[in-house]
Amino acid sequence: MPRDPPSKRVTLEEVGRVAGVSRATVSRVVNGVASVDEAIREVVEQAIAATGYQPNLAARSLVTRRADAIALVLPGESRILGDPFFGQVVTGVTSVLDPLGIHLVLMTTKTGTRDQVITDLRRGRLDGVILLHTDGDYSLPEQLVGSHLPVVLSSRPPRPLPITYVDVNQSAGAALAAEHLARLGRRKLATISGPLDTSAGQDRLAGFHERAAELGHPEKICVEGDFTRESGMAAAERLLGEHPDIDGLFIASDLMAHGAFPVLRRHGRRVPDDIAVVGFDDSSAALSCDPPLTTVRQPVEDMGAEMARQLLRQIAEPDTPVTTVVFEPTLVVRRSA
Amino acid sequence: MPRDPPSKRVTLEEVGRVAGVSRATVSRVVNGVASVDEAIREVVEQAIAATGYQPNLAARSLVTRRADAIALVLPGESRILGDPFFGQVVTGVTSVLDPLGIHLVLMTTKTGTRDQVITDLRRGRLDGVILLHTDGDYSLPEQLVGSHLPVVLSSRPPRPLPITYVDVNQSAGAALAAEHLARLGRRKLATISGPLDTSAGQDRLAGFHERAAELGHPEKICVEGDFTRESGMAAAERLLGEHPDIDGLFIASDLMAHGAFPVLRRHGRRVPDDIAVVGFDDSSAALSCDPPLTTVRQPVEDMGAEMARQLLRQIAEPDTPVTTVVFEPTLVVRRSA
DNA sequence: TTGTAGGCGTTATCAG
DNA sequence: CTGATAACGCCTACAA
Repeated sequence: MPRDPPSKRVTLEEVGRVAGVSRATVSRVVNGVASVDEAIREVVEQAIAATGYQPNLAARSLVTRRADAIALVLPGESRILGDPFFGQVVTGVTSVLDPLGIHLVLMTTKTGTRDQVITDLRRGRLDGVILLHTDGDYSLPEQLVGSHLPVVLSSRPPRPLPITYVDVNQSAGAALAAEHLARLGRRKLATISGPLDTSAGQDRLAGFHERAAELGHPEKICVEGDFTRESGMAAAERLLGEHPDIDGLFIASDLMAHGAFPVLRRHGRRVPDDIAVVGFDDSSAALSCDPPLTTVRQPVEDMGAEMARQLLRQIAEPDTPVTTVVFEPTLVVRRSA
Repeated sequence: MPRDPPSKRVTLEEVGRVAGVSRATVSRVVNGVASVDEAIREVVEQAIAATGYQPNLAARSLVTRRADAIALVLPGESRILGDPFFGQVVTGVTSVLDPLGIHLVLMTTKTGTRDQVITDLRRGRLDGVILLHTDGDYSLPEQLVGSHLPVVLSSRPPRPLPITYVDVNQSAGAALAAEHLARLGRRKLATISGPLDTSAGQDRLAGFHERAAELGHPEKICVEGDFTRESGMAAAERLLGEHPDIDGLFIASDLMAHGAFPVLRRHGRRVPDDIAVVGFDDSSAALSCDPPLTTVRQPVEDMGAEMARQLLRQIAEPDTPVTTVVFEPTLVVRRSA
């Protein structure tokens, strides 16, 4: 077991004493300021090593006015924590935050915590926030932009709002699904949509129906889900009951597809023979479907990284104009369609 | 949209000026110190409201030597983010942290980030850490205890270590599974274990075999998984190949069971008729199994809350003795066994 | 290039 | 019970 290191509570002052220089010079070395004599830098670095000096980040934060921490805010009681989507976002976000030593703070907005986000921002404990999957309630993002606080959304807000967001071209992705099913010669198409109070839910539905209509499938058959596995099961059940003859199905999230598959099987439908299925996300759930799910891929990690970058930019330059970044989805063909 | 609030950058000094008192008194009011004249408190509170004062937490942190932030550390590249287990832990942890205004920082220990945890602790940016599911490598916890830094583990370390941890009685839980399968009159029992380099994996395996043997099932049939859904699929495949006649199966995590079910079905086994299955965790995955999974429940949210409490105690009283808290599991009977 | 010194906003110790 | 005043540890002009 490693020994207790000697680190008591070393300050710049003490390191300076050891190195025979002022604390200002030590500070410059610590922060990598160029204008430091090479020989002196050498000596100071040795003193730093010898003393086990660690800068006190609170003190630094007090003068730099930076917390070097941002929050990832999840809506409500957040079942999203169990969604593979979440993990990918985190991976993407941390890939840009980690090298900069910026903390990622996890927060949820269950009642009584929503204001906490703004409070922490004002108290200088948080430099900015990434809002994930905000459902119906947009009061928080509105308040944030109203106060000129750095914020990035993970998808387009349902109603226009002067706010920076990163999204995938949802309708284009859904169109890919429609095209694929049509190309396969399927006759009767249907969809299990996401929650229609979210832009992702709306756009995937609209994009699918629109392109399907253009390709000669004007009929709009749809059951609404909420992106969870459970809702996928329920929706599939209902869909087969009401429209037993569908042979092409677009399910607006892999997780819902994962829930739907066993239901299809129980109803005697073989995938893809009797019914071709296309999902959305290309999350890990797609691979654990049986058969593996053909799905619309959104580059979630890249999107997460981009959200982080956009946020850091806003923090660095508060008057940066509102930006929207839209990634293009691709179709990943596997065995389900 | 809410207006820009007047908050410029109000300090204790300015609030004091408005209220006609010193900043010291304002500070006392802010921190709820009892010895403040009621009338004065009143005036000060009005001044606080009028000015929109928000305490600067960096300044406070500088003098209190508290970051009011702890980290939740995940091992490696962490597929665990997609595990329902993780979400429950977070819910439990935040339930005690949120009311105290303590931040939960998410960190992973991919190479190059492991030292970051200790560095942040030493730099006063983190008050303590909760280590989740540390796999094989225990160098971090060892270093942490070696440096007397506040830390709590989410399960018993494989090798003894003077460290506080919270766990469920793993072997007792596995024993519950064995008893249930035996009571059902199953003749040939088997198990899909967790990774055997973790104490959870080891204990569930040992607990199962031990109790099974006591109940007249001395045969030890086991395939090792790693708690992921994918590994559950692979393990089930192998198990059926090598031992086609098993009729009672204990799977050491719900997620693996969820992966195994489709495999069992594909091999023509009906659950529970041909083969009874018991899982472990009682996570959301148990309910999305078909049929719903009989499983060993561990109170993960409670455990998460307890980890947070233990950590806070260590932070408040650094010389608090090492503690271990063990929760008792229960069997949740559904339809799979 | 280096050192001096002021200030960041709080908390905490003492007198009063 | 209240008010000065001294830290807390760092960054950053400014001067040398």
